[in-house]
Amino acid sequence: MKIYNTLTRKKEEFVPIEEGKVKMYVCGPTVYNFFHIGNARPFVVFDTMRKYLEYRGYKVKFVQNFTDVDDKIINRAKEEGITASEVSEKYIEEYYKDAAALNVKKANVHPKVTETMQDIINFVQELIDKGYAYEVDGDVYYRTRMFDGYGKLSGKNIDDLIAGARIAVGEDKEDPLDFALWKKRKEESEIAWESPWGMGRPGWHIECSAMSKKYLGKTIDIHAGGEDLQFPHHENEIAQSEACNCQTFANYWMHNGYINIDGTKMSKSLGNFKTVRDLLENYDGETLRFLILSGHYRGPIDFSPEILTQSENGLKRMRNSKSNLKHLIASGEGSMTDAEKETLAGFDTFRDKFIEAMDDDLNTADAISVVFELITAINTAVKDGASKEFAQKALDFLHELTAVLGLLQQEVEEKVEIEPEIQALIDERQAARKAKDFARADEIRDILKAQGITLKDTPQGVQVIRD
RNA sequence: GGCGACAUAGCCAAGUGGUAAGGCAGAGGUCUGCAAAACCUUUAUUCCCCGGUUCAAAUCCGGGUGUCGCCUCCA
Repeated sequence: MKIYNTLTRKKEEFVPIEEGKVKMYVCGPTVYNFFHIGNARPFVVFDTMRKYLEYRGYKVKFVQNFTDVDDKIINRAKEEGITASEVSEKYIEEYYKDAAALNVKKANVHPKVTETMQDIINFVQELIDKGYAYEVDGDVYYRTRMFDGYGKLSGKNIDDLIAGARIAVGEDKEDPLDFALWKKRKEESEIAWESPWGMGRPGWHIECSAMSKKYLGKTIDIHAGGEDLQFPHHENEIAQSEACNCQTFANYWMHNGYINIDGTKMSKSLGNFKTVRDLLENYDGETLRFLILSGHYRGPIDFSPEILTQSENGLKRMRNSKSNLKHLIASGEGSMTDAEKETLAGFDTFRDKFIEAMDDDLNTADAISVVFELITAINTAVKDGASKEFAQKALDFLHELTAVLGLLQQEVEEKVEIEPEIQALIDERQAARKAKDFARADEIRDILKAQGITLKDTPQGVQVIRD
């Protein structure tokens, strides 16, 4: 497949380091709050990348960290009068809940900074030993100018950066461009770890370098995250890792675009965000996932109630098709006719088109359109009924493609455990319809509708769907 | 100031040289007791604007305009 590599600003053919295997690292959340829909984008996008690579037969080792040491966590802990680890543990749990709702699979490893402390300290020490870092009164900084390739990821010229660089009060850096690898503790109560430079905690950038190295090794295939991490976070990671390990840090860098709201970037610091947790009260996780995957991952998404509704309705079309197939399987019988066999064989072209789209830098928008084309083909094929076998094969095939996108994973509750009293009403309605007592029939349909049960009269009998 | 991205129908959105996918919404029709779902038809003579290259441009080049982002914690 081809991947747009931020490092070269080109689409490149993906060639893994080791044949058939992919090592992938995605920058995870700082756990001090529920994550918002903008944060969800990389989780969903790169989860899809992982699913697709696995679909194509790669064995993927997928690592996504939790940043559980950070100023914001410390501040939150102070506000709430609890410990920093109570804050981070809480939001790690909440992360898992929301991620699950979005059909985001757990990573193979979700390392925490607090559990990688020794590796981080060793990493910093190695940079000091190699002359790439220096200690000043308990703080450790990276000598940015010493790293030749600095700026290669973000396309920045080191001399242009000077203007924007600042030295905060109390910092004693050799060069304004130098960044912190280790920050000394400022007050006794602050969470801190013992190190060769005294009590303190790691800088943000070093954490990812260390965690990536610990779990995936010195060179990985894909490093990914939001486009705002390009600079300085990923640039600094490269500087640290390549200076320390003397080899390429990551072969492919992938960055997703933002989710905007009212034309501006949604961000925790601007406060204009919608948390996934809040959105889940009115929309299901697959709707949010569908929304995220409907556009190309590198483009912007302008978030609005309208696109939520559009996503909801689009997803509904997919679900209806699945639901109809399940109904045909439940009520139908027999094996495939010759015509059905031919139709099924024709579906292979949809698989080819799907793969072609996904191979082109994860073009999920195109892939979704292929799924819709498949759905139209399926619906047309089963319009006048179908054999049980065909319905099953069509459903399997639909699932094969949607599973890669992480869609249609949540079961539409259908015809399972119908309570006797509800079944009695359904039976009564059928009798009424037969007797042409449509007033009573419609009345019963309305009663059940109010309970979240939708009845559809199909040639294959009554289809029962629960909300 | 430096660097970068984007601009396609009412809305969302794919398409990077060969004559505009797909979805949502809308309109008409078929099916249905009525619905629902589904199916069929229909909705951009045109891709922000102006030039240029070419037999051929939404796609390439030049120049504008507009929107957004990074350069500071942020997915």
